[in-house]
Amino acid sequence: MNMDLFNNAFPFWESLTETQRTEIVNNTTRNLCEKKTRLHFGGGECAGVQIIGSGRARVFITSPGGGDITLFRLLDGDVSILSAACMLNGMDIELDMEMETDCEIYTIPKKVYRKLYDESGVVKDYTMEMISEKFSDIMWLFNQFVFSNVASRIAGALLEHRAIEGGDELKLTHEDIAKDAGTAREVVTRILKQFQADGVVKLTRGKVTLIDAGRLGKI
Amino acid sequence: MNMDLFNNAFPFWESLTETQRTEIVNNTTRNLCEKKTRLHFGGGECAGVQIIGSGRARVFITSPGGGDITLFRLLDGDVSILSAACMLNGMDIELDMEMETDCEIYTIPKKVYRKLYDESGVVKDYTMEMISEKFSDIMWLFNQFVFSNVASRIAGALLEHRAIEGGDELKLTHEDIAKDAGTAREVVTRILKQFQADGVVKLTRGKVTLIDAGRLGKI
DNA sequence: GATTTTTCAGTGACAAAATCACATTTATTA
DNA sequence: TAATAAATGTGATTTTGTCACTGAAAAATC
Repeated sequence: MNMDLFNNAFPFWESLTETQRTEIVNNTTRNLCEKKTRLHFGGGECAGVQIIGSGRARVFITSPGGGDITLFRLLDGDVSILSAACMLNGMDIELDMEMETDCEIYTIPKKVYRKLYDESGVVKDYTMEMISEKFSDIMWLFNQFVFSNVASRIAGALLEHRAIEGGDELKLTHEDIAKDAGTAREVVTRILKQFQADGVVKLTRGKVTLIDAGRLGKI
Repeated sequence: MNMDLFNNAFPFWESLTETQRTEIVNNTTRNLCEKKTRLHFGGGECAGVQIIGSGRARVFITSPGGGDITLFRLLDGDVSILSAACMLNGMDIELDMEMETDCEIYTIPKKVYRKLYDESGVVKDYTMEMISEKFSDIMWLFNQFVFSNVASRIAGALLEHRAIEGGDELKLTHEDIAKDAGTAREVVTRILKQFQADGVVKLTRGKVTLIDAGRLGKI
């Protein structure tokens, strides 16, 4: 097992005892998940803390009707603390995760993490900090949803993907964008057409090319 | 200072040392806030942990345009943990609070609570639990906003007020309901008219009387 | 390599909800 | 009582969501 994984993921790693580190290392499982694999968290079930060894995953909520809305993404080295949050009293949320690429996922079982959490103040602080951060992220998203129009949410989604991909050629379908912006696919089609007419993007099947990211940011 | 206040608000109160309790009691301030008093939290400023001695307050987010959307309410004895959450790394949210009645508010300064938080694992656990609970509440609200229509959100808001008030005569303006349901006042007017036509509510100025709460729940 | 199947995009018609611009009614205050 | 403020009502318009399709491009299969 690669020790760097834990050391990079957890700022508290060095401060753990040898026993604690061994306990984690021995109980962590490694899984290779193909693209499109789905995991569900909530309703009592929760795997534990997950570390993305490599790949990219999308965390979202699902509507009764089947549609879903992206909350955030997890990239290489990210820790999915919410996957273990059901160990906490009071936390009761339903989330889904879907791999956007083939992923290497390390899972620390709920019980193992819980023990560590109870033993170590540093781990408690870290957990609190991560959850607070996610809380802030979700509040920001909430603001976007209730106070922004669809066009600016779509623009935001495109710019976020630019930051992730590190380029202006985004391999995204209208469906993908719709989930990130929390709207319907047809609406994305219409607004992207408008963006194209305005000269800020260029559209081809399964791809959006950003022409004028600056102008996109002002929408 | 009334000790019952702390003992009722904080499950950990009995387990604190005499010194800790004295520190809190001596530093807690009591404020009488008139109805409509507003407090802002976020952007570095945050008063500290607040306990509602008596009265009712509404916590909400504010749009750039000035509109606002209710997140939750605080009632007698409730603790507003988010008012102090800015002491945590990673937590960075903007909230407002408005008194819906004259209120008696006790405030434990941020620094005092932070000290307690650092000293005591029990306080840390309590804080984590309260924040997790709020996180869950907000996620639930998020779901309502993105997956439910306006009619059902308005119905939900009415039923929530029934639970708070403990009766079927709700002293609410359409404006009030609009803030709770996250929509515009005119929309509330129209939908309430529909509810009235359907015989589930009766409308008078500044008041909504529930006729058939059961049917309202099914909307 | 041609054909079937699947995925993705485009579009018109309509419904729901938001926004704008007022008019009207009811309560409060001067 | 008149003046003011607060609450409600309503039409017109725009934006967004939903439904029901069609056609085009890519993938999979024969």
